[in-house]
Amino acid sequence: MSAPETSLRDILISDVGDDGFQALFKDAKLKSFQAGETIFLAGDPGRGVLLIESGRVEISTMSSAGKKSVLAHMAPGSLLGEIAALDGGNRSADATAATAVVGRFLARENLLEFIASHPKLAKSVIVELCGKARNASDMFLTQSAPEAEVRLARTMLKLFDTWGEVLPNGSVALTERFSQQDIGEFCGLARENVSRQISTWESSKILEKVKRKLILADRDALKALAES
Amino acid sequence: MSAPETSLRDILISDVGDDGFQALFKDAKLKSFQAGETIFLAGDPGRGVLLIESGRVEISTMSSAGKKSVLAHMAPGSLLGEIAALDGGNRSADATAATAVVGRFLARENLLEFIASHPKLAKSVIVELCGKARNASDMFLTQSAPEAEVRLARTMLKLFDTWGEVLPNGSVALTERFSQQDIGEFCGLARENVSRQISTWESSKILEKVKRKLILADRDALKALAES
DNA sequence: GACAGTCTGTGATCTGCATCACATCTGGTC
DNA sequence: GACCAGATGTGATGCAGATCACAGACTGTC
Repeated sequence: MSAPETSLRDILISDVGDDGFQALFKDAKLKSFQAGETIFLAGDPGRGVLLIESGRVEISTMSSAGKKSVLAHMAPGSLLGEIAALDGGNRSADATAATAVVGRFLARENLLEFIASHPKLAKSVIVELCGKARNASDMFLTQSAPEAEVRLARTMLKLFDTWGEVLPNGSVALTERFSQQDIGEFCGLARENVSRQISTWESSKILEKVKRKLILADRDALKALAES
Repeated sequence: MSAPETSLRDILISDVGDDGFQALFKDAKLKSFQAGETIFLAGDPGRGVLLIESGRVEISTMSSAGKKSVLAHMAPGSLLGEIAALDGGNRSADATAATAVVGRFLARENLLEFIASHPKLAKSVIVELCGKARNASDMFLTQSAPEAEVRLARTMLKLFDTWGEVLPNGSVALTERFSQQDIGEFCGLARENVSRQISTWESSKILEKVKRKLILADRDALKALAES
């Protein structure tokens, strides 16, 4: 369904090697944010990228009616804010530290200079951006599935794939804690209905819950739901 | 709201001039499609781009439940299928000729060769793709507005901006005929409710209808609705 | 372990929009 | 102009999911 998400980081590494990548970020300033702190807001100028070293960043937008929708959660190793950094435009969404976050901030000038000095990078960057555009339209499809159950299944699948840790018995546990509220905002569902749906899946043995921690017991079943 | 949509075509022209652009497409094969004909389907390999010379192309996807959602309508002058042509991947959506369409088809190899032989193009292409990614997430927001009226207002605004023709009295008429069905699929609304909403707007003097042709009388009012 | 604060479960309503079912209009064709 | 297919208007009905309301459950802190 969704494309295997490549990131600018992977592109850089594959083209200039891990050493080159480390060198690029060697002088980048270390920044840290507390849980809940705003990293940037939509409309801010994009002065650079943040390489996330630890923590989780939530990308979201607020409708004028004050309703938040979450577009993505970013894990350590991802680069935050590539688009605005590349094209010099403004940030198109809000970024918030969902947990405590530590990252390295690289200024736009340094990034551009680096790309310019490694000519073959340009082509890779183009391909990567194409992937981003594809991903966005994919996302669009996910969201436009009308049935709540399907939307939630897709969302959970994405969460487990990004944040999952495979247990000895083959189940997958989430390494990060997501509240039902978070999940609901991620797929445009009321929190109460997230709860209800999870209960249903629990009784059909797709998920388990251990002390509020979700464990995916039957990935295939969830996937089938997501694709229906 | 939505970014001023730049297209790869504009980029090419501004970097190599109109002459260079014409030269690029001089040898491109002329292709024509009847109204309703499929131009390509999601999953097809992206062998090139189509410069639309006349007619209107509808970009859409079909959910597995068989429900169509329309992502965009493309006007003459636009380049169709840039992404797949640039990255060599498969088409990510279906393209259908909404009216009779005539265009020039340029093979992927020729496009890539052209870009490679004009080095400064790469940067422009990167910027353009960033715009596309931004546009997609914008689109995503439009669609995720929960209230039908807001979604429809945004959709209509986009239609009038793309296909509008300003009349002597300052109103804007659509140069292309869109059925309520089309419009509904464009913003995920039942046809009947498009009809109802339009009636409401008619009585509040935002729109007029002359023989089924829609005329936007009060753009500001519509815009206010779209942004609420 | 007692308190507060947050997260979660679950029933009872409410509501917007899809759907159904027609009547009506319009434009094209012979 | 007579006819037909497709587009449109409009009421009645149904239902998924939001919202409201509140009762636990869990977590951290003193």
